[in-house]
Amino acid sequence: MQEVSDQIKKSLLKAVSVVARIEAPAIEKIHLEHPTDASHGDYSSNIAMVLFKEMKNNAASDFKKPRNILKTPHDLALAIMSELQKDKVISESVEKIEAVKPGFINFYLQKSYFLKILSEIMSERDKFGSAKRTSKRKILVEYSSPNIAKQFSVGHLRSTIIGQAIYNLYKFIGCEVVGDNHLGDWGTQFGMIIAAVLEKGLDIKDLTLNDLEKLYVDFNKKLETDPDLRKKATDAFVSLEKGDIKCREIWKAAVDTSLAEFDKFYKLLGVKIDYAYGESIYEKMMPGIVKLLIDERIAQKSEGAYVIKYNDMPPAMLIKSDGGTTYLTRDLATIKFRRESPHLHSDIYVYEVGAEQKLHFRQVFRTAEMLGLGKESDYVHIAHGFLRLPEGKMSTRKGNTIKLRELLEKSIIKAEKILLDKSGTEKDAKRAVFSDSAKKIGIGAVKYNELKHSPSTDYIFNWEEALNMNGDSGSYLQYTAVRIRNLLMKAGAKDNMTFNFVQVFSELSLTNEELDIVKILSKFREKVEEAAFRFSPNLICSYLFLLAQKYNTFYNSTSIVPMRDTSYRMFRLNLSFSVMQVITNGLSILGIEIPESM
RNA sequence: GCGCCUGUAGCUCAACGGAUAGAGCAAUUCCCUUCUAAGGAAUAGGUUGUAGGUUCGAGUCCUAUCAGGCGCACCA
Repeated sequence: MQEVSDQIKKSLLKAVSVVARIEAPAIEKIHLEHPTDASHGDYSSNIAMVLFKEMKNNAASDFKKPRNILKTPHDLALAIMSELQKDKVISESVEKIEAVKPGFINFYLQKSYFLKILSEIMSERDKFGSAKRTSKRKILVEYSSPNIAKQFSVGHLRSTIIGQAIYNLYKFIGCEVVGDNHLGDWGTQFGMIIAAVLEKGLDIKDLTLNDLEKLYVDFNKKLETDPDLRKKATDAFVSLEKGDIKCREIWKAAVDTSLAEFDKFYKLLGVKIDYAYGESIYEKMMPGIVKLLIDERIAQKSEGAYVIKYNDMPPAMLIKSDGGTTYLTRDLATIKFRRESPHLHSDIYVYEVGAEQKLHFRQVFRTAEMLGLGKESDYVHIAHGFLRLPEGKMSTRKGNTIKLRELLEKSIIKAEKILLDKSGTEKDAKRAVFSDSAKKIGIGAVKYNELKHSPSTDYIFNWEEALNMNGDSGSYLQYTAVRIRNLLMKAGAKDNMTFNFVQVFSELSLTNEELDIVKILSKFREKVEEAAFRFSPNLICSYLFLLAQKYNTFYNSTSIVPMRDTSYRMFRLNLSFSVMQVITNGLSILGIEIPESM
């Protein structure tokens, strides 16, 4: 795909320079896009309209032809087109060129060009879609990052699922990727837990994650009526920072309990994060980073605290007036640590963290550059939007969160129910395949519903949407793939889907539906690249959904297995296989598995 | 008060400054003796919050304005 669009751009450039006088025109100036409406061709360029405007503003001598011939952008487009038609290289892959109304130049590619994609998919299989030119860049993704002593809520699901998809996406296109779970295991909230445990004389080892969260919630409630409690919490945290044995013990137990619980979710979700350097490990590095900032005169004293000032942002607090560190300090220490550790050091550092921390990260990244820790642009904050309930915002402290456990359970149960209704008997339900499928469907639905939204937008949680298994859903894609697999089996494929697909299909006269599907398949690679570039897994979702929709329409209107015409039959099997393969590859980027049966 | 983000169909969301603003859900109809109906076909639903501006062309860019969200020095 890439080669053809590059070729067209080059030819366009050549044609343009014949028609108009342009100084060192940049190839980036040429925009080629896929028209939204397929009747406008496979590629379209607006170069004539762009150039016309520029030349109108400059001297009339820019035109090599008299002004009275090229009066409108459309005239210019026509002139460029007639140059292009002399180009022999382009005629190898382009069937038709047209110049239309306001000044678009549209390119229609040859059918045989698209059909090549089918054999590519056959040979590349689960690698299909990965970039041809491998990037040597290394990328670190910080994601999930739950807070210790709080239950995993649907809020954290967002970072976990999107982060994992970004991780998979970059790995798929050939980058070296490392994931880091930046656990929230340090800070004043532990002062609250410790204070509460000590006051009530509880044995920390008996406490579940639920209990810990309750302590935290209750403490915050009491805080409203008894402000003195805050002092107790900060004192306890200071003791913890100083290494008080009792405090340390409580803290450690709370961390262990939480991690054990989190790991269950990660396992269920199929999430694997390479490292989990919690905030606490950066504790030792704080004095160093603070000293550096003060020595370099980046931080300055103000009202008893140390702050960093910027000319275009509000100041950030580095050290509180009581001497305590802030999360800015920790994030800077984290960056330094990562850059100094060979296994973490990367070219790009990606933070999958909520949008409410936008300002904070701008400050962190800027400060990092001031410190000589790379450039501001080496750091990317994928700021995901807020997840709200219809009645307002979620808050652990107020206790109105939706528990991840509840969400996943409901989803799996729903999948089980549908499976059972469909064809199953009670006996089937006991089989391992059944529960495995239910799990994959249930988890897949939740993940997909999270990923299909553009990361940056806020969205409102509702149960119906979150558990959706119809229409634009993970289940729809899984279903399409499962259905194709069964079709191929019925047509005689072996378990590993071996078919003799070496035929050349260009002789066949395909329907528009079929050609449409082939064209969509041919865009997978560039879609993956775009999704990676824009840090937007949702682009994969909408692409896969479109593909599946087109295929299902086709599936419903034709039959394949009983066909007599062997070569046409083979084409349709190959097409079906390809759709299945691309759905499989796309879903695996999203972290969604395809069940045995549905 | 200042800054950032959002406002698109009844609901939830799409749409590199491009051509007739698209999907899903919900609603109303159809299609299982045909490879899995978690599917398909069709209908209806819109002055893209409002008012100006920039240009060949604006949901997208600029200005103003309204509404909501999030930040803005001791919570992370």
